[in-house]
Amino acid sequence: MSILFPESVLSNRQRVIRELLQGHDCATKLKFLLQNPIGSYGSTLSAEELLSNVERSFTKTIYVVTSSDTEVFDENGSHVGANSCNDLRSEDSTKSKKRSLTTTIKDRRGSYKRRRTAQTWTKISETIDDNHAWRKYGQKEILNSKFPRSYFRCSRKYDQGCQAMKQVQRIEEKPYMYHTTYIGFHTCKDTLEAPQMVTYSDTLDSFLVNSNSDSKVPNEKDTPFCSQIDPIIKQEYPKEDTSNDLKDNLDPTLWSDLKDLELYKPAILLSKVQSDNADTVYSCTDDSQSLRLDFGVFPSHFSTDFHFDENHLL
DNA sequence: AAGATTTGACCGTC
DNA sequence: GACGGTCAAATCTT
Repeated sequence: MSILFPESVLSNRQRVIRELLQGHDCATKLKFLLQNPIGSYGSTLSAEELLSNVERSFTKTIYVVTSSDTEVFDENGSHVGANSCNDLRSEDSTKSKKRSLTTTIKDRRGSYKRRRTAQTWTKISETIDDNHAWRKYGQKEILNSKFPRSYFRCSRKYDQGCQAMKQVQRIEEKPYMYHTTYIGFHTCKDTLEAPQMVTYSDTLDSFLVNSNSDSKVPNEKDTPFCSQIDPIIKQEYPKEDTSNDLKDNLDPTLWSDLKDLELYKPAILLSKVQSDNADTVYSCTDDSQSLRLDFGVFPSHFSTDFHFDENHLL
């Protein structure tokens, strides 16, 4: 049995705002932490944890923005509808009559449907590890590339139907760096308990309150590069009147912008967040929707460049 | 033995 | 037709 995503555009907007507020807050704390490594900002989270929270906020925001009303998830949270590329083989079998006439079942290598509608984004880092279990299913020499490209899919593809995939390729100029392209979100439930997302949920819509099996959105671990959230984060935004606290902690101009934030135009928001002193810029880009999210508060030792690419979406 | 990786073949897109 | 993405048998690892 499948469950339709019930969110309206309005609630999606609230979700976007909430996630961006979270990301902004974590980025601000990270900024203070980096500027004042000893004193800190009253945050008990490490820089890495704050960075992970920022990444998570990006991911969720992107997810909300790019999700259509026809996105469908099963009761386990697995994505099974609309843009999903589930059951590629069955779909492909109906599509390629030509091949079925000329090949046997045993000789079906290469039969697939290229997932042009899947959400993709890229990340550049020194490691390919992202706390997810991947299974390599291919490697290919790429034209004009010194290093081959490796193809991975979620190790839970078959037992949970998770459609997340990634492609990893070393960068010629920096062989110690990896350019990772993520394709699709994790819809599997990882063995690690998904962290709970309770920070702003009581004052805004409660879509992300829990990331358990009842949730209709991918849980925290479903996002490809999210790490665990320190439970302490729950204490940072008490359930009572969270929105006001947020408002108080934000630059009034930013808050005003956020209130007027239009769905699908988050570039307005994050251009204000960007720092002139940034050594590393995180960017989320949607060429088709003029979406570009830049985050420039990270020093160079966070040698990770995150780039979201929605070329194939919408 | 089971799971993961390698690798050549196949197929869709450009 | 070239290139890139995927499949699946063979091989390797645990």
